[in-house]
Amino acid sequence: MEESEGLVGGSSKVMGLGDRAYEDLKEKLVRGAYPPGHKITVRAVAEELGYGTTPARDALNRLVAERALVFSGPKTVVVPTLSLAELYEVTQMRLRLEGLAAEKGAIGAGAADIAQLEAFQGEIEAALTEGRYADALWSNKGFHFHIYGRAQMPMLLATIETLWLRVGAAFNDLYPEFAISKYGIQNHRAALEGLRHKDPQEVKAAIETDIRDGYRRLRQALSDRSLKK
Amino acid sequence: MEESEGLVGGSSKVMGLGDRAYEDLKEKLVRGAYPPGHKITVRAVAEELGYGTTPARDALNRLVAERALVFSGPKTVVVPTLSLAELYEVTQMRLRLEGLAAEKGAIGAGAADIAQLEAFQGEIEAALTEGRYADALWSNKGFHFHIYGRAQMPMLLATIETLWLRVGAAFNDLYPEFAISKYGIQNHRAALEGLRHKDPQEVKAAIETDIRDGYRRLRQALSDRSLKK
DNA sequence: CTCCGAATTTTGTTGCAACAAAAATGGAAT
DNA sequence: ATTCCATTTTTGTTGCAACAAAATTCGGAG
Repeated sequence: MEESEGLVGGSSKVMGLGDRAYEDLKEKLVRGAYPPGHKITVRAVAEELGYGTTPARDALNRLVAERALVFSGPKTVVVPTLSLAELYEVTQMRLRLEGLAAEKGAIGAGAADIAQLEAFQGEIEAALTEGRYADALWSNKGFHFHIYGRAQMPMLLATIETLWLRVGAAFNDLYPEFAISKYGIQNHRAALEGLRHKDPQEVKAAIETDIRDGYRRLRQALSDRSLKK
Repeated sequence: MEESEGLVGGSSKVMGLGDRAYEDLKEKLVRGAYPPGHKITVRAVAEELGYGTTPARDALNRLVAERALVFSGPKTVVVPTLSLAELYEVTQMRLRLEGLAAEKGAIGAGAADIAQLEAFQGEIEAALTEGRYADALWSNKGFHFHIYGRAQMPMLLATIETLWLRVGAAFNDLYPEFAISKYGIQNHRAALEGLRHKDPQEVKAAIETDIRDGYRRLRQALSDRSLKK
């Protein structure tokens, strides 16, 4: 009667169409397929992804619950635009939650983890110098979540992911140039140092600085955009 | 997550049946209508609440997404039982998130807020001495969320609420005796002191201590229960 | 009494059509 | 041009039935 999840490893859960539609839509949002303000409808999603209306509706409901999509009217959901206040709020939450995940994830990290993270870091720097911002973003996510994932805290991880999704969906049209920079590279290097010294606090501090740097950049971008419009 | 009533800017949203079913079920869970492990089915919820299967399904999906309900098999959702590890994880998240909310909420709190909080505190102590644990729990929630609500951070508030829901649903059968005690009373008093001194850090510290005390109590209860079974 | 497997019942999912409500449209008046 | 209002179109929601798959039951063997 009692059965729990597998301990670790590939989550080979039988996903219904609704879950697949959710993943598909989420991917599109993160990749910036729709600009902020774009209207998302059940039937459009259904046809676009080739599913029926029910899975599409499930996916929309879930994304709305996570605030990756928002209502702009009683029957209209759109890709959200983050206000300055909302960006601040998400950042404060990220600082606490990702600080926690970084600290716990740093504990017991070994050579294999460091090697993996250095690989991500290499990809980031390469992608950055070649102007492949989308790839840099992807590897950046890989870097952060490799650390967070080590913490073995699934609820924490899921919550952090929704925060990334919120920021990603709202800023994708101007994220690349602002999300990562030389500061980001330096912060990641500091995190790696902390890992090598087996100093979770150092890792935590580096990640928090990384988040703060990104926040400044995003805030700047948001101000510029609101002036232009 | 539009709740009963917001302090400010509460644009009354037209709730569909799905939202109402969600609220109803959530209420039942928090109030401990179902013991941990109890199986929840779409059709049972539909009939019990008097809605069709679609709203019931929506409510279940949402609760599962929030982890207030969990899968125990591919097609079976049950009221969750928190493991020791999960309780620890939730507590760590609560410390960071509620610490943040307490700190921000304490800023600019005035006499009206303190009066309201003292009212809650009075209800808690009265309910506690009279053995009305459910009422004490309710007022306790009122106390905490009055502070958190002042922070004007809706996403943060919604996230904290899901954490309370998780703990509440899993521990309702033994929560009362353990959730609140003389320590809780003292912690709340310390928070009030901090509010009077206009010292957000003091409020934050008091709330964090309150969470830690509750954690110890819950952990103890969990150990006792696993021994008995 | 326990364990295992087949038969039976229960259950989630999905597509769909009808409906009410909201959004888009178009045009008239200022 | 702009605003306002009525018309038309679009859209989310809901209930329902069919279906596949899982959970439960039950019986028999060891």
